[in-house]
Amino acid sequence: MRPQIAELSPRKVPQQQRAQFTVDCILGAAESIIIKSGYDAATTNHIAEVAGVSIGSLYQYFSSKEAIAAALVENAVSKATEVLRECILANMGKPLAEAIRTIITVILSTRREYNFIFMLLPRQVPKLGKLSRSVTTEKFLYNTIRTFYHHHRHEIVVEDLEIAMFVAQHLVVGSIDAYLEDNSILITDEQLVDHIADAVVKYLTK
Amino acid sequence: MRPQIAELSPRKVPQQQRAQFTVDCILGAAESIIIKSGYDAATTNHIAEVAGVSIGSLYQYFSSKEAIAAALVENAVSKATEVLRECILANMGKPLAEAIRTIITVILSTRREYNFIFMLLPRQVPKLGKLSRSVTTEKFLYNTIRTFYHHHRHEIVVEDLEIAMFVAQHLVVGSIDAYLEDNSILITDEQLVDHIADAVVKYLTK
Amino acid sequence: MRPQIAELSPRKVPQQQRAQFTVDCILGAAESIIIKSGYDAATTNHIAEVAGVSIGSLYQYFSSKEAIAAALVENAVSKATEVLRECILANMGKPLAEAIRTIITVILSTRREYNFIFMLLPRQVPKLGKLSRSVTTEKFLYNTIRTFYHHHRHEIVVEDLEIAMFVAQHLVVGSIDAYLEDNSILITDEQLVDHIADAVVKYLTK
Amino acid sequence: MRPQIAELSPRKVPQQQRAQFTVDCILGAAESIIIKSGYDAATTNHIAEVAGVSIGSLYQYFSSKEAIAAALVENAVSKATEVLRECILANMGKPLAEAIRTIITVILSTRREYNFIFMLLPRQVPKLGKLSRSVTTEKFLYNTIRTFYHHHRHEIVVEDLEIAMFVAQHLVVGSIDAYLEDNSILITDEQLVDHIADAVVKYLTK
DNA sequence: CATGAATGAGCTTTCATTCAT
DNA sequence: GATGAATGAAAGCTCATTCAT
Repeated sequence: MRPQIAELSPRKVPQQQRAQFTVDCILGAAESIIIKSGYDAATTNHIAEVAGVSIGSLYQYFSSKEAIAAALVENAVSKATEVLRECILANMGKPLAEAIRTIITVILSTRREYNFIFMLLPRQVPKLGKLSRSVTTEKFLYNTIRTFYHHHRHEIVVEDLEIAMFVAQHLVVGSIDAYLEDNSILITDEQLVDHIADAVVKYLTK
Repeated sequence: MRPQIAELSPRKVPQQQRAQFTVDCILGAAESIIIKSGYDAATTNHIAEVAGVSIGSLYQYFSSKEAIAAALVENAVSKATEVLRECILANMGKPLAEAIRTIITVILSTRREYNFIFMLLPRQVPKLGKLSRSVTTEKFLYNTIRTFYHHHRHEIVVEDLEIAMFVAQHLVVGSIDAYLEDNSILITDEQLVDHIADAVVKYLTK
Repeated sequence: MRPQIAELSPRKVPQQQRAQFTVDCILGAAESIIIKSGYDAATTNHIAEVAGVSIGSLYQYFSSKEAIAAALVENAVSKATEVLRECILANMGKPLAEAIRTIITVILSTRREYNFIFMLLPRQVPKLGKLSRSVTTEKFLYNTIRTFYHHHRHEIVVEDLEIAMFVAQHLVVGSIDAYLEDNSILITDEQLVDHIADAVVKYLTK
Repeated sequence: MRPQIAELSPRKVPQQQRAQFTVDCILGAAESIIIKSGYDAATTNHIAEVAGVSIGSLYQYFSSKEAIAAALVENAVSKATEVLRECILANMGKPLAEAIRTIITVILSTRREYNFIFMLLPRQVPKLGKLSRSVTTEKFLYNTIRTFYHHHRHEIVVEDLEIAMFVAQHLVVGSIDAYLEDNSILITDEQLVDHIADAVVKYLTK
């Protein structure tokens, strides 16, 4: 899971403990500023200030502002992917409907946690591109999902598995993201998960 | 369909034909620059230049850069909404499955046409906010959809119509947007529409 | 005599009188700062300030700091070249020794006038490169000099004219530049010119 | 030959062998970077890195970046001066024309060797100033040259020896430097040396 | 009305230098 | 002594916006 874009990779790997702390402060500051005020408000000087670090230190570890965004995304993607992968593996044996409901619950919580990173950053930082299109599209997560589908293959009626995976995935993520973005909506987490799970199961099995 | 945010409304309503032409040039230039090079490349000076208009004139008709973006979104939303509304009305009488398939086809084509406006602009221009969350959320479109659902109420098994509308809508739009953004995907328009329609119908009726 | 390096050419040609005045102020300020304090002290902000112009205006007319230096050199080179060309033409008919003495006098005064531009700038601004190697190397000046030599060909004994031109030229310019740089030297202008002229004439004719 | 400018002198004289090695590494790194990429690319951090030394250590031996440049110039000047002095002494007894030709050949080779140091550094580092104006102006070299001229006083017709030394010196150095800087020139080393020697001898003796 | 010259706050980034470990 | 993390003044430059002509 090393950064795919060379110029965005960290400039210098922190060797001393102090340095690692500095890096963490910078990323923490960047995250909180972006969440609160958006990417444009997160100027490098502001990030450094909030991090309690000089602007010079910031540039010791990140070669550019975009590199900070990239690091944020990398971290979020790898954490979320791991959580999801474990969840899928843990629910391999359960009945399809139950497993899917659990998985959707986890996706809701991870996307809520990393909301701004998955939704805002990639669109605001051109160079990040498709780097993190979606947590669910990560390579080995893809394989895990495929395995999961294969595990339930006799229940699934959709013929083209590839398309089914694509549609099911974005059915889930699309609804969840819209739900998270629209804070005027009158639906509870539970209701949402129930409906999405319902839709997915029906789509795959009926 | 007047702009919801006061400060983003056009500064002066063009009354002469010449003035309307100027406004069109500006919006056209802005659109083409944003499509080609992204929102950041669309500086006001650059827009004015491409539009063949002085920067001073640009500010006669738009009070700020954001107002241009807002106008772009307004136009796209109102056009797309109208197209969709007509489509829904025209398919009111047809069987649910057939109607839904047709509607999804239209949504795919309008979102493809206004891709950048629906996907890029709202995220890059904070003030635009939820202004255009989705073409399908527009107020009277909402009513049209509700009418459509009501028209087929005896086929629909989902209890809470509100939630069903929400999920169905983002099921469609989420999948379509992901499809449009990912140009490495190996699915045809037809396959996509078929699957999405399949998922929606099953979700609503089984 | 248009700028040879595209990226250093002026960004926008001043159209109104006011604009031309601004450009002149900028170049004037840049020149005086560089003379007084060197190229490094000539920050763009400082230049703008001394010019009584905003930094934004400066960048309306010059795409970079280097472009300012380039403009300075262009101007100086073309003025000095013109002066020298006229001088050579005016002295075509005079005896070789007298003509050369006059020419060297003119070279001394032009190089004194544009001292910093010919000596400092090209070496401090890498991109300027050989742009202005020496005022005497300008293309059509080269031809003028060649004509001058040809005019006196029966007096000149040196065989290879090309090499003679090169050595004579740098004999003159090298001595003059060293003289101008070393302000602790106890030689008068007259003495210097006499000796250089003497050296050149002897070199070419004996 | 101690540095003339106090603040540029080495901070601490390396006493242990290891320390001397460190100093050599730093100077070597600085030199190679400047030659390859210019003075601006030679940042202190970069020099330290290439030298395989920590930035902290670099500042143990050099009080500033300029001090490194000064040391580079000092070394080059003293080496070149020594070579030239020996050459002049060795040719004291030979006929003037022959001696001068030999001396010019040596000047060409030393200036070629230390090209960047004599040509680039002093102009890029203001504080170095006239420190090293020219290798031939070094104090005791001056005396050696004067002795040489005196040795041939009956052949020299120029009256004012001081001026003659100045002009002859810069006649040589000016032509050589121009020759070294212009790599598009079609003159061989031999031709150049012949012509310069010719010019000097004629100037001094005819 | 249209023009385009002018503005300047504020951005990203560099790099010589210091000093706690 | 040696290390390298940290510093921060200051640089070059952009661009939305204004306003005299």
